[in-house]
Amino acid sequence: MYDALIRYFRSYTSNALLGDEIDLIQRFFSLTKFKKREFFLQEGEVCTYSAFIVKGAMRQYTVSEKGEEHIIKLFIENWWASDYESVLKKTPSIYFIDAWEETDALLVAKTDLMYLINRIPALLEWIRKLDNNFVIDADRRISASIRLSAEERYFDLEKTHPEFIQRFPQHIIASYLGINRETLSRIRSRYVKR
Amino acid sequence: MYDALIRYFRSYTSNALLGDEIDLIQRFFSLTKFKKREFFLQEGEVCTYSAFIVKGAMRQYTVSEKGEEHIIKLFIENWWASDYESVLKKTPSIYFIDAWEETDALLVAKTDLMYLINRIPALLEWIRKLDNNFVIDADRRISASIRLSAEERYFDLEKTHPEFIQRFPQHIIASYLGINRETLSRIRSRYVKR
DNA sequence: AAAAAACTGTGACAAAAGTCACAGTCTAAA
DNA sequence: TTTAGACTGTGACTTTTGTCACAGTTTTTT
Repeated sequence: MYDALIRYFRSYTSNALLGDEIDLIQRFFSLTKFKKREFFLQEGEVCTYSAFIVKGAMRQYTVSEKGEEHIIKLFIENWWASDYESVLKKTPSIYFIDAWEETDALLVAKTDLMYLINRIPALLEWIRKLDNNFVIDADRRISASIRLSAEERYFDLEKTHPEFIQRFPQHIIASYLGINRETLSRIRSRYVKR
Repeated sequence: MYDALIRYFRSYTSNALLGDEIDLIQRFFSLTKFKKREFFLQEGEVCTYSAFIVKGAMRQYTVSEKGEEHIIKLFIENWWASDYESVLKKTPSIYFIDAWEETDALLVAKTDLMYLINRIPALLEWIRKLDNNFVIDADRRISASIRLSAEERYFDLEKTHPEFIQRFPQHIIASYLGINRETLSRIRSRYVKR
């Protein structure tokens, strides 16, 4: 179970991960299973953990006063589910995070992760690269939201994250793109016909 | 001139900045002045520098086939103008970055900055915090683009970055919000009247 | 195996935002 | 101080996207 995590870390770093470092990591990550729709985080809570997804899929979303869900992020294997802002600033989250599929995750507390990063050079290298990737991905999405139409954003997502489109139902993808399910259905049908 | 930069670094870190570290920093940052509309980066170039803005304002944008400018980011004093993705991945940028106002900036090459970060603990602390802030800011904008209407996004920007609204003309703000200038004009006039 | 829930498609209409055209104001340069 | 360019507002119209309603299909649960 921890193999996936160690393999993941290794894929990010040129520093070796030593045996006792691996032991240390395993001590601070705890395996947690989420059933479908089970919450990892609820609105109003301060997020203190990050969840490494070994198997499964999760989503992060807000619920408006009208009860509409707006999906901000989707997470699958080898991704980290967490409300970054809440974790870092210790502020109550405005998001829900729950399991879309039955999910196995390895949870680590923020303080423990900090400790590990300060102790293990490979993890410092990892977190810096991960942060860079987060920024690049986020910038791309912002750029897409400004430059592209709903249709173009869908085809962009198809290119950048085809795994999402295969894995999540259309109404989830629509919400993630900031459009509604009917609009996405029509975008798709326009192109099936040609 | 370098005072602003050193003060800025100090504001981010609990580690002291030593005299010889300051000397080292100054050696790698070079003062550059940009006239209005002068480019720091053009589409197709690989971005190898980051620009710390001492005084002035810059913008990052794409130009569509139709010649429309889509503004992705705005930068003012104490911000860093740079195409993060191009710098990190060494890929040609899809963006232009130019000076909106007459701007004084301190430029540093990516490789030099890496060297400084590896040598000066205060700068490692700084870059980690800055990356965190980038992620938090970017996530907020993504969230806003999905959850909020054009009008709500404008008022959100008014709350989170009032300095932008005072400093840049409306059509720039409109572009930054992903709407067109007429729409923003109407949003504003609706609220002036009440 | 049946029932319930979740998911998708589509028509009719509504609302939001974009486009085009033009006028008026403000600012900066000659 | 005049002139050009940049900026803002607004009306008329178009396009895109959203809303509502309902039907049909697929998946999950009992």
